[in-house]
Amino acid sequence: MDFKSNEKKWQEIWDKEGRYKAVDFSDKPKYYILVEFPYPSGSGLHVGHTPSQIAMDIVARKKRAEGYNVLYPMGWDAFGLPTENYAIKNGISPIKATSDNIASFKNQIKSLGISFDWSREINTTDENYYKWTQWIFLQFYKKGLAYKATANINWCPNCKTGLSNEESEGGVCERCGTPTVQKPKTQWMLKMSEYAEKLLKGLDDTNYLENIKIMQKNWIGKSEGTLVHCKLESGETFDIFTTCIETIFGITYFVLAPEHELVKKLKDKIKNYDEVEKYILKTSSKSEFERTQMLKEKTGCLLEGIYAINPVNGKKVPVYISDYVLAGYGTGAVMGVPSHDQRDYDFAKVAGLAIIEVISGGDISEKAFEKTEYLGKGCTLVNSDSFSGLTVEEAKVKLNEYLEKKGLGKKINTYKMRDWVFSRQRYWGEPVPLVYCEKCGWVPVPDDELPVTLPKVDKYKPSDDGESPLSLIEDWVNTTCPHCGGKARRETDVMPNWAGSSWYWLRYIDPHNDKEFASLEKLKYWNKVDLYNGGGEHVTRHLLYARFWHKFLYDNGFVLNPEPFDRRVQQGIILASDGSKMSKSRGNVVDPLKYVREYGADVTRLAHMFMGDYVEAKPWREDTMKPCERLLNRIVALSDRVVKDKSDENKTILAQSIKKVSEDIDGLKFNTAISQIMVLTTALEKASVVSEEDYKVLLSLVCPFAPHTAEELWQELDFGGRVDDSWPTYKEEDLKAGQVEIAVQVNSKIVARVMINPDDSQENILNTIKTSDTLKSYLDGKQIVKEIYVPARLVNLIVK
RNA sequence: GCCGGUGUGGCGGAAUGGCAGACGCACGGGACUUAAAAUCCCGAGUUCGCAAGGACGUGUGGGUUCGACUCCCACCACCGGCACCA
Repeated sequence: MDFKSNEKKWQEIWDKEGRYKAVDFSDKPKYYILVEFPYPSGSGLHVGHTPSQIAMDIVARKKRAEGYNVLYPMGWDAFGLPTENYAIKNGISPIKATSDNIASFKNQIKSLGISFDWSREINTTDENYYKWTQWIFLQFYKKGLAYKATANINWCPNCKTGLSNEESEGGVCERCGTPTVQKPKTQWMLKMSEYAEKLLKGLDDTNYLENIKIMQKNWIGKSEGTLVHCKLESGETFDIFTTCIETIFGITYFVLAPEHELVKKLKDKIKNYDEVEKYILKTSSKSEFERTQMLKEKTGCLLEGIYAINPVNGKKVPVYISDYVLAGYGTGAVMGVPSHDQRDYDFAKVAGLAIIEVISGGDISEKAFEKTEYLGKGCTLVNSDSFSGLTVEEAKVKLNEYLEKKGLGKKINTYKMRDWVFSRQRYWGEPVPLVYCEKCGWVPVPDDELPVTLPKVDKYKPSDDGESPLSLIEDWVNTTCPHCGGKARRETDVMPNWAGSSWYWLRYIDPHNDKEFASLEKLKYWNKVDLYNGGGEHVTRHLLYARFWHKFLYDNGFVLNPEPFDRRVQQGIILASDGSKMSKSRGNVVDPLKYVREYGADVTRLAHMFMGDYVEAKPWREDTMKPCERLLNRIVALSDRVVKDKSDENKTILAQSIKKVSEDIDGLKFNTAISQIMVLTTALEKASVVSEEDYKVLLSLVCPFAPHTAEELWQELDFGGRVDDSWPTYKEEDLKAGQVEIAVQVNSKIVARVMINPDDSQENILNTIKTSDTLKSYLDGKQIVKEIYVPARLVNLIVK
């Protein structure tokens, strides 16, 4: 049989039957498998996309055989820059470009025989989809979690245009090479920081891989510390945040972020304001890239005539501004303790400031004695008034108590995670559904007028003032205020790429609902995603955004559980065969269809999975095609030998194979599952009898990997029912073989191998071995001081 | 710098503290064939040896153990993420 020629046939049968449609409210237990939906780019589906879809397909097919009602859907995350740029360049509409790309992606996926439920296909650029993206945004707005604020955008002074982070990588404009600058712009923000603690805590209720949890934790970046109220000599107050309150007596200066509000307030009191203003200007023109390049050299500017008071000892110290203090983190102001913080140390050296040791046990003549070195070592405070002599740990507690009692400060937590800049000055994204009215201010578009659709234009170009291209489309921008009916203008920013993917798994649950994004009944039935597979590059962005939206929806009663995904796994990235990243621009993209045409879908699927450990990154290689083709050929050839007789000749290897393949699929160890299928095939080839029952097990096990071939053979042999009707089971007692070979060691060195019956008693086995001829020379005249028996594995005799 | 991960034959990769190298690729030998392809059988970690057999072997150096790829300590290399986070 040539299995390749039957693949199309089975794909059509599955389609026609709707075999893989997930059934809402079925009595079967449900299992929801999600694989990240692709961005339908012009370069087509490539082998970077396929491993995860194939792997999850294998899990889905196995789960269905086990009796689960499996939801395994697919869709398209189609808004985004590449399509927009492609459309501008070629003068076509992004809508057309998107639908062309989707058609080709879909064709590629279908030819691999992936069992997606296509009746639930979604597309983030579909009006019926982004209607709900906009609706959810408005819920954020109505709860006060969407707000306008000034944030920086990357700006090319030459092209006079705003750039995405991708377009300004390395700090230069992608188009003209001019260094980009940061330009402040009013933008929509989502108050993600309000969910920092919930996002952190919620991780405990998930089964993500441990490294994924750690990455998210690091990104959220919780710090426990102390907020301290400080005063200037002239009476103004400001707060600082520190995680090292024990070093507060070591303050020799304070530093404010250049953007700190106090700086402007003090304008009249700062003697060198000209100089200060210059420094601020210099900082603000620096790009993010430049600022991170400045790791070593510390710069700053003294605020002449300004002094601050150390709240714990009343000491008068100078105040600086410096760009190593970030406005957006903590309070935008820090205490300078050069003795115990390396950055402060560097700054103090440059500025010629005093360095006072307050934690004993280190050497501060060359560098700071930092918390990573002194924590947990029993170091004590010095030069700290009544707190001197306490250990660091004691001092932390006592100082916090002291500050709290005196009203000088309190314990707080801060987070590195910032609010989400939710505006893009682009065309190809979801319009932000708000209008601005001179009288009423920002007014949400009423629900019954959603979606606010993108104006369909033949051609458009980016504006040259940093505004969205939409701002040039006058008859779209001008509208009436939903509130007062007066003249109003639409928001012209669109949402970022990440918007549509922040809730898409909910839409699969109820994709055609035009009353709600999904009904509560269906949400209740499907509950959460049981298994979510995606790329490592999405762990800190998409995965966090998605959890944020979900938690917000949960808090407002729109979904029924606080976490969207139970188990999160990731596939290793597939690189080009030379180890470089696969991309259209490098011209090293590998099309899976090439292999489907040459070897068929089943071989291609097997080869993908046999390439190595699923979770490890690896270069694409095609030398796994042939052995997988050989495996299927052998299984086909074996069908000629199948007889109706019963036989338990193969029961051990069958039981072992069922166990191994089942466990390996659950554990995503697809390569070793295929190895086991190879081992089983070899065993059946060598067996004197291959019974129908034996062969059925083989087909069932191979079915998730090579479904077309398994179906075809099952039908050809007229086994009745379907190959994927059930998943084979085994008896525990069949796992053990009657006789096994074990190793015999003397003083931990292997001296012999013997066959034993593993059910025999330890005493018997040891006696037989000790008295055997082969061991004689090793044991004669020696005394056995210790005997070790590892059941069914080895015997180790320690002699003297 | 910080946080993760990974280091095993010529190659991809297997191994609940218990026979390292399963299963494959490539390779060598053989069978079938006029020949090739396909298929099948056999061999193979490295090294010394004609052989029997020996020595050495999971990044490096130590340690725990009857026994370590696996556990502990120190280090090296590569990959990924974060990066002036107070």
